[in-house]
Amino acid sequence: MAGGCSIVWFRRDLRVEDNPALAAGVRAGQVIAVYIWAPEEEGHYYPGRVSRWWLKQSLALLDSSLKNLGTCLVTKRSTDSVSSLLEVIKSTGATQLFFNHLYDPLSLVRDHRMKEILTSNGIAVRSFNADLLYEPWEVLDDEGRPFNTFTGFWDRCLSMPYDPESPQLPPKKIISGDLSKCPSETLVFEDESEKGSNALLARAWSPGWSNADKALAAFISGPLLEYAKNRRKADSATTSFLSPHLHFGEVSVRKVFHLVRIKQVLWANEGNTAGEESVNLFLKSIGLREYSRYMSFNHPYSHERPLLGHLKFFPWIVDEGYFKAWRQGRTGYPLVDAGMRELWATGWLHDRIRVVVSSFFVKVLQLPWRWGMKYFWDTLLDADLESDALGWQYISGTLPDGREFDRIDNPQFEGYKFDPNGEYVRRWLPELARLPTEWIHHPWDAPEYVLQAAGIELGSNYPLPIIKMDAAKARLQEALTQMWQHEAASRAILENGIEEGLGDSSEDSPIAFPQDMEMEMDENTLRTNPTTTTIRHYEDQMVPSMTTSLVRGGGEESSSDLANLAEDSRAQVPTNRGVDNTQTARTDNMQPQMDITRALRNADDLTVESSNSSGSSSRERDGGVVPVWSPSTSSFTETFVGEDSSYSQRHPQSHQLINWRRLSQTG
DNA sequence: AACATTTTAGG
DNA sequence: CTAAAATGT
Repeated sequence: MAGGCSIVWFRRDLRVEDNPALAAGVRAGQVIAVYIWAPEEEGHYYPGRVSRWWLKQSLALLDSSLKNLGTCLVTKRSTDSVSSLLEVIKSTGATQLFFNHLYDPLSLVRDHRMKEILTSNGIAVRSFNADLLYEPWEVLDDEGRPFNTFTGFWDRCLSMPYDPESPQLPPKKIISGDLSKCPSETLVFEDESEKGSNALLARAWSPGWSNADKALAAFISGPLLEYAKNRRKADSATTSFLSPHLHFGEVSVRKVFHLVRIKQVLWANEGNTAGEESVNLFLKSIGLREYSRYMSFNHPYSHERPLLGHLKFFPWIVDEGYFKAWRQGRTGYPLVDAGMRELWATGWLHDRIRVVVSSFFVKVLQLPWRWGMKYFWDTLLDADLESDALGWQYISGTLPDGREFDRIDNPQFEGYKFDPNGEYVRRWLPELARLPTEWIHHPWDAPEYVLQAAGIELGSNYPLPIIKMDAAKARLQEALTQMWQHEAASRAILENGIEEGLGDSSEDSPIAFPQDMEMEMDENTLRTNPTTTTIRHYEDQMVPSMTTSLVRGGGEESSSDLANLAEDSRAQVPTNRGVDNTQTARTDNMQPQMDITRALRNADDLTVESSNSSGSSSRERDGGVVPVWSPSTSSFTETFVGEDSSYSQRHPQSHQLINWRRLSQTG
């Protein structure tokens, strides 16, 4: 099918090497490379400042490498990628479009729609896997169902009957299509107020595919060997630093996999077991990235709803003061505060410290996890919706194989584990720099004379603990008790068919958002005890908007606006509800809930956007739209069967993935 | 050296 | 919680 020219639509695959869509375009003849900047499509998840900075650099580098090959990158500013693509097609006379798959819920729906529209316009559309070792629908258990635990998934990935595709070389030359009627538009990725902070980033980071290659090579020949040993230190120096490169697809994960695997074979032959083990651990973290896409594909709501339903009944503490103290690194727990200061200053955090600060956020402060996830999204250089959603769900105990729900980590002990000499804390909390190591992770226990000698006045230049750990533990127990009670009550109500749902209060009273979400590190008066009266909310929390002006004109947002927005985005996204009939046989040995579930699904169906079911080629999974580029064969289960989770043993009835379309919706 | 006890890691 | 590893007797 040679002839007309092809569009290659770049998204998060900003590389020329091992880029199947680009390769296909080159094979087909003339190529027009396009990047469309349409951040409004991302809804809540407008990229943060550092992420946009990275994208800008990366696009510039991609453009220059495309120029070396014979074309350039056409950039378009848009609010609707699909219509922009149509315009590009129209102005260039292209007849084909090639792109690489994405797996976040918004992309799944948009790309599916795009494929339908373009196909109906006579454009040949082909898409490829460029982001994963295996497509999500390739990795299934012996019964042909998707895995619900990471180990199951990853073991299967590593023992697939066929290897991941080998990385392809970049094209030698690209024949450019006619760009005379398709001018680039200037993309603005930063505003004036952001330029100063962004200038600092360039000192530490080098975006772009060629730099990604260098980072990969440097990691493999350097820190990889000691990865196992160093992985528990707070210090980031021994990590691969590949995550932002991988997020934007500047380096192919298949290339990473192959090169690392080669190194492993080498070490194995030398009898270097430490190196072998290091590779296994590093590959595991690559595997988690794969798994995040896998989960996002199979559970398209996982970035906004807990995968285990009982979390719906967790009484989150909605407290601006807590949230602000956490963001500013003023919780009074040195390891947490150091991490939050580093995040703010650099956009980077070691994986271990991410676990510490997010665990503190959920378990100690009991703030709604999606707020924390949103803050990560706004501040992390490697912000990645799928990975971050998986991470926060893991921390929050909402995955079958996540951390136990009642586990609460003590930052003091973790401090001595990950930062035994206090170097990390001293680097990011200069006010504690003179405190001896003995007290560095629990200054509140230090004798007065020690504090004086170190120039510390607790509650003045460094906060007292925002809440004591024993109080936090008691409060968490209490919250969990309440959660199970509400969960049981709700279930009882459902079984009795009574329509006075407890869990439904969210419908009427959404969480009010803090008005002031500024993230500045100001010297506000310290709130060591932000709340005396604890406000709890029984609902699935919503996300506060912190990207004020950029998303929606900077106006104030009433909670109802946000509720509407949430509803809107919900309507666009595949819904995760209902079991299809093929599941009946498998699930009927669980609890006798089938009729109820089915009734709920039917009620849901009434509320589904009709556009979802209009397309003749759309296929249903979970009742949601499946991209046409995936086989529809996967019969999907909505029930987690985590026998390996202690919680599921204690609360087997709570193991259903909840039907999030309002349990007691009056239909 | 064999076994009991404690600590740690765990996706 | 459980399994494995580290430590102690």
